[in-house]
Amino acid sequence: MITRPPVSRRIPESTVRRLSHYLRSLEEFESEGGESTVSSEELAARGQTTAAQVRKDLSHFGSFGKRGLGYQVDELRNQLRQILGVDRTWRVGLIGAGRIGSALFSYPDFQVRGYDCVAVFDADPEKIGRRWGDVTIRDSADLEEVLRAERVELVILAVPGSAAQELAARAVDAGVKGILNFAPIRLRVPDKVRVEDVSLVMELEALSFAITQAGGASE
Amino acid sequence: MITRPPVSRRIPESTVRRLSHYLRSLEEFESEGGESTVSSEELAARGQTTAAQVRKDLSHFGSFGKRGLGYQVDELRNQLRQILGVDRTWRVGLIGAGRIGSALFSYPDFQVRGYDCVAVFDADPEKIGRRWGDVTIRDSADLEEVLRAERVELVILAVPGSAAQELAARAVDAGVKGILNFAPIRLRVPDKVRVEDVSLVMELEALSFAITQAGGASE
DNA sequence: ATTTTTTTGTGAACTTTTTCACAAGCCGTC
DNA sequence: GACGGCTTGTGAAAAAGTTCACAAAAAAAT
Repeated sequence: MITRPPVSRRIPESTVRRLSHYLRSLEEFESEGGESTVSSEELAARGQTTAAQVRKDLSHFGSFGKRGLGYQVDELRNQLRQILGVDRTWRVGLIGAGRIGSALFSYPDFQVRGYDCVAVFDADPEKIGRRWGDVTIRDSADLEEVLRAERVELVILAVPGSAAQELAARAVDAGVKGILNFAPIRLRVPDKVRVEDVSLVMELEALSFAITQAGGASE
Repeated sequence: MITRPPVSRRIPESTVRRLSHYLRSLEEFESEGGESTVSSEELAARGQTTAAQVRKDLSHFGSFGKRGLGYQVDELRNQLRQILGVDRTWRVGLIGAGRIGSALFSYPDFQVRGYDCVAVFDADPEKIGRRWGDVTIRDSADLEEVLRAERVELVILAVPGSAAQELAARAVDAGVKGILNFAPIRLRVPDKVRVEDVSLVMELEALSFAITQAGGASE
């Protein structure tokens, strides 16, 4: 039997990232058409973690397995979708129709995974009015109005750092609940709004640190 | 006086990410032309952390401040560059000249921060031979040869998941030490090679989780 | 029907990371 | 050159996160 989430304590960030991984692994598992059941051991092997960790992570939200058997693949997949909030479609706005914006817009996994880009914005008069697939690029000046009209919940911010803070604040005014930020600055937003930063530079620096360090330590 | 790194223990991943932040903050600080000195308190305020954390992070590598005064901005900036391994130029290869690859290639911070893209690869005959600025797109078939000839140390992998593992393995064969991976799979590489994953889907799921959870908890 | 085998869920032990708190050090002033 | 106001560097304490280890449960075997 599946038990309901016990009580929602604070969940570690790292747990959430692993849950994403487990979901991905389960989907792979399904598409490979293997067993209909999977053990924490097998899930751990795919996810660069341990069986105990898998079980502990899941135990935060309830009890989804059968002792002696493991987890029903499709069932756990559904549970994880629900937990991660991807058992529905999210209405997404893309702010910035430059290089990064355009790359994201056409990112295949994007649509597939329940993120529906219903509005695109840019400040460049050259771009405003152009169509990208089903959506027309709108003027950033109309941001609040359009975000509200389209009932956008999540925005992807793909603009230069100099414009990011102002646009973020305006998106928040328009009722947006989450921001995926590609601008290389720390956004200041109210606590109720969630920001995730994607920082290319930071990732590269983590790489060069690790490499430099490794070289320095061994020699 | 600046003391040297005491001994290199294992440094937490989270510390490294914060060091990147501090470096960014110091650079901002400089370009704003404020005081030539900064306290852990001020640095913390910009970085969403605490003064104690800043000091502890830095203390892993030595002792860079003056009691009663704080840190010399330009000096700490240099130290951080050295620690993060960005006090030099890295020769980078870009594998995949699609949407994401092209967006990354023209990402402004990229060049500026000492990452020099010296080779671009794609498997599409349409693209091979085209020029992007100074570099010519090469055939992925020649990956090892070109990576070696160009003495590439870091690659950015911006190809579909299906091709990623094979290309990663070949890059490793060619002596690459770090991989920034945009493909939505977990790469298997030898321990000596460092991989950083950038997963758009995972970031989006972290967002929808946080939002969903927040709503569910309060009501 | 009992025993064996398997694998979960979870408190307790352990490890890692963060925060606290304060002595030590630096600068300017009297 | 001692005093006072600041701010670092750092052990020690606290908190957070991971791993261990085992009882509980479910299926398979005898």
